Amino acid sequence: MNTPLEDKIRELKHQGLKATVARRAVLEVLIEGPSHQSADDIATKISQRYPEIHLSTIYRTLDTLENIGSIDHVHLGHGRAVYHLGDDPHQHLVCDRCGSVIEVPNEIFASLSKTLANDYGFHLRRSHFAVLGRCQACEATDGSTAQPR
Amino acid sequence: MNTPLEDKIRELKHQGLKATVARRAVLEVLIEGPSHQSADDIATKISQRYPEIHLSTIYRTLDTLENIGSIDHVHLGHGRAVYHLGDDPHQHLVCDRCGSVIEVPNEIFASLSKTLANDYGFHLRRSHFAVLGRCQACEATDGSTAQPR
DNA sequence: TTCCTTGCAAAACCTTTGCACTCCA
DNA sequence: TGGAGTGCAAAGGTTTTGCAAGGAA
Repeated sequence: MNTPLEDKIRELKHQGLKATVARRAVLEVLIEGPSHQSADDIATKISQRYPEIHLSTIYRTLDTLENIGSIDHVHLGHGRAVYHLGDDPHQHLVCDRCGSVIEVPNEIFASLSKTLANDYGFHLRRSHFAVLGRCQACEATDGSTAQPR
Repeated sequence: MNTPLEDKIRELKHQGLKATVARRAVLEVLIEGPSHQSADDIATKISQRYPEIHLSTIYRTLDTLENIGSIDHVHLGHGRAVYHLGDDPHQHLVCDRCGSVIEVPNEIFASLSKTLANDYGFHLRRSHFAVLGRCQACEATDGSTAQPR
């Protein structure tokens, strides 16, 4: 019986990395959710429990965890990166008006993926791919009042 | 007989905007290509011909042109925005290893677009959508030597 | 003890903004 | 001429980096 955190720590050690407080903290926050959090979101939560952990450490930790495949990041449309656990491959639909994110299973992209590989030799990278558009609500109220941001 | 630049200038005026040196310069650079250039790329080229045009003006100009639909921008994976003319709707395949960009026609996404609309009420926004993955060359040499950036 | 990690501070990077001056229509 | 557009300088937000101190194995 393993908790998700224990599993992640094991992955860490298995890669020859040390299980430090900062790394545990980052993993904790990501496991607790929400599923997509920016470095700053994560830092804010961590600082409540471990005020000594610095933002730059969080960036370095996220980088480290990403390198071993434990987590992944996506750019949801306007630069700021958000991170999520690497376990559940999915894609992101991002509303360019309200910023909401819909997760959709990879399978929806299977046929597109095949087409791109065949026609362009291009290989979709799983879980790292943001699709911009309009969510239902914003599409309904249309784009005349608010700013797409 | 109209040059592309004249057409764009006409669009500008038709929107009640003034055809200034800066706006002409930005349009010139975008028309000359390459098709995807960052604000900084554009500024570098412009500064050779019009050294007095400031980077901030270029940002403002790009914003203006985008608001009237003359141009479009995409975030190609790591924050930096690139701009292109709005005439030819296409999508972008970006290699997350070497950064190369492949343009593919919108039609390739037609069935995906339909699925997303039906199943999630999500409406793909044309021309504003970057797909990350690996280009043929990078996929072939695999990811052990270079950094995905 | 070793050297991987971290805290801190500073810089780097890209983009935006306020303000007064300029210039297009 | 009048108001849109611009140059300049400064700030803003996010992310990276150098270095010396700290801590896990």
